[in-house]
Amino acid sequence: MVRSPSREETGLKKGPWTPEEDQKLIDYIQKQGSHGSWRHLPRIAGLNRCGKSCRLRWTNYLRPDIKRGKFSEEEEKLIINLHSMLGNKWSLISTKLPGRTDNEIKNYWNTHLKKKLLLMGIDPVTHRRRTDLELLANFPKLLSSSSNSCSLINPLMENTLGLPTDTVQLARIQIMQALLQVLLKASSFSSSSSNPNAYSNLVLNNLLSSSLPPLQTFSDSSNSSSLPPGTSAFGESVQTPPSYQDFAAQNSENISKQLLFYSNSNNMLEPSENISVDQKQDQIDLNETSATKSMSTRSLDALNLSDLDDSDLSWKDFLDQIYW
DNA sequence: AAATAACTCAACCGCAGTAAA
DNA sequence: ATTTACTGCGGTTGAGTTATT
Repeated sequence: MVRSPSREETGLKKGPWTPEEDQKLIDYIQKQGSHGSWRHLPRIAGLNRCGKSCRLRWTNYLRPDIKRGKFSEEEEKLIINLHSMLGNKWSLISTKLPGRTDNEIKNYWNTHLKKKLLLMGIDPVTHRRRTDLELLANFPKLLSSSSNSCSLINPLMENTLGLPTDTVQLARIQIMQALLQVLLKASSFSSSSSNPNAYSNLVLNNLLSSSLPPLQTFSDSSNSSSLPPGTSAFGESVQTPPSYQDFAAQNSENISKQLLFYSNSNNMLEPSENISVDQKQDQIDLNETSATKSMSTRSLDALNLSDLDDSDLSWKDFLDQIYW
């Protein structure tokens, strides 16, 4: 974490401070009782540095009242609160955190707290919950940055089962909820359907169904329980629907693409110029394949949540969790 | 075990405001 | 009133460290 030593044209040293230089600076200030003029300090103290460099070294590192070590949870909360009121006024914020420098707080904000807020679905600039388009734009990134491909969705179920939910899991739930809220809200404005709910269901189901296994075709659902698992009423081999976890694990990438596609199709997201050519092609591909295919092979009624067949129970459960 | 990517944070840069000449 | 010197602040950099592939 040190820069290679270099010299300005003036001959003054730059870069990392040596223990000897530190000691000279400490000795001088302790002897004088204060730093006095930073401009003249280096010459008198015998340092080949500019005054600015000395001031920075003292205020950010050598000052005896500087607190070292990890930020506590209380400090984190205080920084977030103060930042929501003051913005990037690091020196002001640092006055409320004894022993912490503005530089240290700024670094901690940029490397830790910003990410933390983003994960919680909170915009680090406005400190408001992000239900905006940025969420959608960043969704693929969020998915891929998850520790495993289904971890974004898993907490949904864990939470309803009353299992412990840590901050990150909670954040992911909020992100997912916010995403769907945006999608459904926007879809209700669509003129393509006279029934906003039906259209919302269509969007949501279409989103998921592009990767769904084929619908089971039990002719008589009351008898289905007597059939051996994996067998239809006609004796055909039927694929058992995978759990939502398996689905999410296998299709997280496709889900994110679908979200992107629907956000674009609803004019919620302007066609982005900073997405890659591959991503653009993905959107086109999705438009031409899974989405249209699903639309054509399922009637609108069949796509309504309430009308899902019992054989789709695992999907219904999954959708219930996110479609509150 | 090696290569690569991501992260961390001390230090630097440049601008703005203020005081002194 | 203008110029110069100085200080403080926020943004950015980049070498070292750690994690991941």
